[in-house]
This record gives sequence, C-alpha cells and structure tokens, in this order.
Amino acid sequence: MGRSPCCEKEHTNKGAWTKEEDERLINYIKAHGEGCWRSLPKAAGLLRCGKSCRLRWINYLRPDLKRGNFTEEEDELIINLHSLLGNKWSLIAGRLPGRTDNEIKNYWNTHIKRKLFSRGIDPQTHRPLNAAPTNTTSTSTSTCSGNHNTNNNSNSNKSQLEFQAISMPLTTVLPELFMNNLNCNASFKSRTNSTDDSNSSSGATDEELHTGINLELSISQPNPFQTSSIKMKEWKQQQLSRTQAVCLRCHLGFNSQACSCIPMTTTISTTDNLQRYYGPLDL
DNA sequence: AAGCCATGCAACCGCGTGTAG
DNA sequence: GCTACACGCGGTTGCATGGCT
Repeated sequence: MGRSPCCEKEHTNKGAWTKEEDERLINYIKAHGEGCWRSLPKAAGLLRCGKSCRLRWINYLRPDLKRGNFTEEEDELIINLHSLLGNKWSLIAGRLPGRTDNEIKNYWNTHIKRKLFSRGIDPQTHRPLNAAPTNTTSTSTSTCSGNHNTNNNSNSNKSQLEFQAISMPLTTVLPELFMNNLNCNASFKSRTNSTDDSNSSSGATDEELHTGINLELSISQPNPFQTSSIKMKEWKQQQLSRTQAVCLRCHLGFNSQACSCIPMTTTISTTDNLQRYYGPLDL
C-alpha cells in the first residue's frame, strides 16, 4: 500500500522560514490554537506543508520555549535521562521545560556526546569506553536491557519494556534502578563516586543523592495484543483483575518512606514475561 | 582576503502509531 | 479486519557561520 504524500510538494515552500511566514503562523495559532496541522497551512495562507508548520511552531515559535545555552544541571539531567531512556528525545524533552526534542537531540549529538567521550564514557551505552561489551539480550531482564535494546534496535524489541502513563511515580526509584543494574550503572556510578564526594561524606543516602530526577514515568505490563491474538478488551480486564499498577518503589524496597501507591495484593509469577522491569532485585 | 573545514542547528524525510470510517 | 488519514518521533541532511591556514 502506497503512502499518500502529506502535501502537494510542488505548491509548497521548503527551506528556511521567512519572518512573514512566522508571523502568519503565530497569528493563526494565536487565533485558532494548535492542531489540525494538515489544514492549517491553507487556512493560515501559508505555502507550507502541515508537518513543516507543526515543526516550526513546536521547535521555534512556541512562546514557552527557553532559548539560550543549556545549563550544567540540564546537561546532567539529559545524560541521566538518556542513560535510562535512550534516544527517546521527546520523553527527555518532556522533563526539560522549555526545551524541545529536536533541540535536545541536536545538543546531544554536538555537545554531550563529546563530553561523555572526554569522560571516557560511551554515550550510547553509558558504560566506560574500554569496558568489555555486555550481551544485553542474555538472561538479564532488567530495565536497562530493554533500554539498550531500544537503542540498538529501536523497532524490533519494543515489547521488552513499555513505559505507559498509568499511576506509578518513579521519583527516586529509577536512578536506583540503574545504580543496581548490571548494564547501565557505569556512568552514573562513576559520576556519583567521583564528583559527589561532598554528598557522600555528609552522610547522604544513595536515594538522597539522586532525587534530582523526577521522571514521573510509569512502567506497566506490556500490551500483549500487539504480538498475539488477545483482544484489547480482554487484556484490559486481565489487567484489572490481576492487580493495580505495581509500585516499583515498594517492590524495590523503598516503601519505608511515604508512598502513595496502592498496595500490591496479588502475587505475580516471576515467570510472567510482563514483569521484566523487576530485574535488579529479582536477579 | 580568500579558501577550506568543522560545527551547530533548523528543517526535511520516512516510518510507526492511533483512530475513525 | 482493512484502509486512509493525521500526527508524532527519530534519524538525517543541508545551510549558515566561525575559525583556521
């Protein structure tokens, strides 16, 4: 099946946007709001394709964009998030207010990669450059395994790990995940060991050291009907009867502190491939 | 001053996903 | 279940700019 073009190429401008085009786009979105990108160009009197308008608005014209250099804190946050999420630029951008996925992607490729190389860290794996390669598809069922499968083969291994926005804040849990993880901990550990001496000497716990990241991400059981004949309705019912979302924080043993999760009431078999994200403590 | 090269970034392209009919 | 459509994402390209020779 052929794919219809998103616009009539011969009647659209390409390349850099002019000031007039920017103004037209801004004025139109101010008046009518975002959305319906396909019909927007015509309505706004622009000889551009909808995709181009969307990109221009999101990456450049949006009023809430933060312009200017990245701060050191943003650098570190991007590195940490990338070690966890891989090249999921939109997810990373979601954690950096005022920054766009495109901007972060460019910044990563032009600055941070070099920075990590200079630290002796492989920017793709976040492991030391001279470290022996690890077989991430082996018996490890960790979060990081999924992450790096995503890096290396982003389309074929999506079922390894799925992040879904359900109910599980991971404020301090995920950093612990890759602190404990066999494959992902190198960069994070080396940094906390080498540069956070002041913190460790002051008696801060590991958890306290990494509270800077608030991913607010959730990990849920992968949606199996993508790979099997199970119907969505049936699957949803299974999910409901099986358990509420499982709090990774509790499962990892941090539930001594305040946690708003719903207690897990159902025993879940570790042979269930939907439980992969338990890796670090289940090993 | 001119040419070359490296870098940074805006923009494009192709594909995946979700959804409505 | 199939198809078409709209949108969003990640990878890549190409141009503008600055530094160096």
